[in-house]
Amino acid sequence: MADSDSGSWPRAPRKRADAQRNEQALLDAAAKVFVVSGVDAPVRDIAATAGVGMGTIYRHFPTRAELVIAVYRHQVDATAEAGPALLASEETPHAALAKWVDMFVDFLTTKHGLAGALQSDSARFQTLHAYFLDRLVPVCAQLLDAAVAAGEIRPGMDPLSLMHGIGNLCVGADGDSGYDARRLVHLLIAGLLQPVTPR
Amino acid sequence: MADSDSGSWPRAPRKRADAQRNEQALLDAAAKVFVVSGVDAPVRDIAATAGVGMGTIYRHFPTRAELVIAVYRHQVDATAEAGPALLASEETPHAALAKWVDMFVDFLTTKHGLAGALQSDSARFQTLHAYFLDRLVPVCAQLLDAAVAAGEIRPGMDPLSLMHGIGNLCVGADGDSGYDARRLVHLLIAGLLQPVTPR
DNA sequence: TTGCAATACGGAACAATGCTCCGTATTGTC
DNA sequence: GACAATACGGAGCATTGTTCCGTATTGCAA
Repeated sequence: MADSDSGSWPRAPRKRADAQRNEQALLDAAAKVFVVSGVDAPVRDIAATAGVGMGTIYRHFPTRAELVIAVYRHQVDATAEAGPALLASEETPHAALAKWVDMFVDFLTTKHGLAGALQSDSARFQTLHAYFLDRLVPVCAQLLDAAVAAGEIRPGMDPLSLMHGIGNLCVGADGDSGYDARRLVHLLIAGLLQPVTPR
Repeated sequence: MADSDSGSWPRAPRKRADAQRNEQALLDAAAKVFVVSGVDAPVRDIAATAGVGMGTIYRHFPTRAELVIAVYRHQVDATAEAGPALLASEETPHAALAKWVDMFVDFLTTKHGLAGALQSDSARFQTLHAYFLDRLVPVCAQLLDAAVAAGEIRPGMDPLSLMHGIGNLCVGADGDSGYDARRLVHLLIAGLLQPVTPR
């Protein structure tokens, strides 16, 4: 199968060694800074932590969204992949949906301000929003469809809106205040259940 | 009760005429600018629209929150007062709660970015958050209690968290995108309903 | 090894915005 | 009409995002 990395694609002119080093340093630094100052941390802080100049950070990650995505990509992918797995392992589709949603909530609420950034309509985060949605909405749709097919929930819930809503409920859920995003998200998911139409 | 305006209180050294004029101008200008640019509009824009200097705006409204509160005070008060009224006029407490919540959602979603500002953990909006909550949480609590007493919903829902959650669901609900905050809030409220425990 | 072109780097500089401060102007009163 | 209290305006500083360009590194070839 030919050589593995000069694949048949247009061009990926292997990066210079220092560039690779810096990109990794930036990723590490960003992860560290995000924990402390949230995803809105000043660009300068990240650059300084990584020991690089302002120019370098913008060269590698032109928009903040790209940096955030790069930092959290693994976790987003893991969340996406967990969907089908849960569908297979849980008792009912609704249970799978509930667990999957919990994963997502845990992810968001452990990242300072990520939820807020996600919902921000600022153009600066448009890409971020889009990435999360592209990756997760189909999974959500799959879970939703399964639950509908099983007769557990009413049809008609738009997966995109649901994801949007869940993300919103997680805004400001880091840390101390008595606000419990999980609790409210559970309520939301419960609201989806087909009312057990009595008599 | 003595004379009505030199009450027995410490001191309210009647404002100078120009100060009153400017405060009103600022309020009008802010209302106008908020519609176009959201509650995050640059202070300079508001000052310019009102035809006053930077100093003046800060003198009258030291924090942005105070300005926002002043602009929307009437509407917040109206929402608060609607609670008991709905409780009296609607069929059931849960119905009253649902209608009241709708009012609140409509209020938030018609104000560019208000919901976002409300949830922002930025110290700059702490006061804003507190004001809305002080005013509305008791009303929400009253509606919730009534619904619990009527056996419609499970007890234990913290009114503050519920308000927080509703506010959150409204983030980014202005304008175009297919996102329908009302729909999701309805789901949330529906989730509150006592499940018709089958069997 | 050395020379060179391509690539990447750093950080100064510019712009937008929040907020403060103080010399000047307005107002109300005697 | 003069004076003290009050309020005004906007220049100026700080923070943060973003761009630009002279300089330093790197990889390759001779």
